[in-house]
Amino acid sequence: MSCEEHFVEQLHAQGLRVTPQREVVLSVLHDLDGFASAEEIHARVQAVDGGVDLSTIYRTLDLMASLQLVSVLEGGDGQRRYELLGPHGLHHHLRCTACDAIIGVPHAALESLLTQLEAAYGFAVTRTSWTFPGLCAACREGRERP
Amino acid sequence: MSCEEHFVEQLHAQGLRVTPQREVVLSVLHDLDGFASAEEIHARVQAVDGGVDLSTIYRTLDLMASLQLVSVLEGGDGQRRYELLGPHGLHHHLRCTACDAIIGVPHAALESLLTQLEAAYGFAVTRTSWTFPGLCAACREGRERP
DNA sequence: GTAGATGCAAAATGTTTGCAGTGGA
DNA sequence: TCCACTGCAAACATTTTGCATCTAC
Repeated sequence: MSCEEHFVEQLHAQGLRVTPQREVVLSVLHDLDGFASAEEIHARVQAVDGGVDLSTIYRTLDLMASLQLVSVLEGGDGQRRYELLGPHGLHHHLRCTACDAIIGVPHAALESLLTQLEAAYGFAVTRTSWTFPGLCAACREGRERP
Repeated sequence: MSCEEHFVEQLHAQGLRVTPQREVVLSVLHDLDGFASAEEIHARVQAVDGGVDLSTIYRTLDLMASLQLVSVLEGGDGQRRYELLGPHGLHHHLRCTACDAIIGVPHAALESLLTQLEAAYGFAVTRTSWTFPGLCAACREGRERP
């Protein structure tokens, strides 16, 4: 089942409506294939339909988050990022603070940590996206040999 | 060396000044022995010296963060929390989304993940505090047997 | 004395809300 | 038709900034 079909089905199941705005937001998230701030999503949505308001973006993203369709990540800059949780499933990011490169990390890499936390503390970590800041290989090289 | 001495030394080393406001913020953080929002810290500082402005709190906390004296954690509610990084060293938190309990996790528990990320991607994750949302043991019990 | 720090007020930022009008089911 | 949804504008909360004044050194 495609993302769109899944979305439509979930909306109908809750007596909610399929609006053009929601479809555009979904397609923008799909094309992004990564995370973006509400503002960035808004800009892309406006390229398709200039009349869509930022508040509609926020409301739609909240809705999608509650439907588990997107994951929300807290950026270190006090800005939230949203990401479609569709085809690739849950994954994480390494963000280089020097060159802003983003490296994708499959969820499996964190699985052992989560298992360990569960064993030690009985704590079940929520399955959300994480973004770890740091230095990528290239920038580390540059710093160590300036 | 005590927290205060360390702070004073770091300030002097950079040609910065030891002001009463900075000393009060440090002592408040010390007494808190945990994390708090800028607003909460401000309230406690004002109990000692009513004239201290919120902006001074922010500036002081920023300064302390840049000196690696406090760690900043991004609350899921769009509010930052600050915590003295003194006696316990770097550590992390598990936050129960049901009962708001906080469980401290020593940095060592994450060390193997970071080593793994470094080996696989050449990526050096910044040494900052992480907060993992999820469900604590008690709340999981409650959910599984309602 | 001087540069750094403060208090105050105002701005900037990111997000949420109230409401009247619109349109999907 | 009905009620969910939208755009608009205004409110909100948190954090940042400009500037005159003050003070630690």
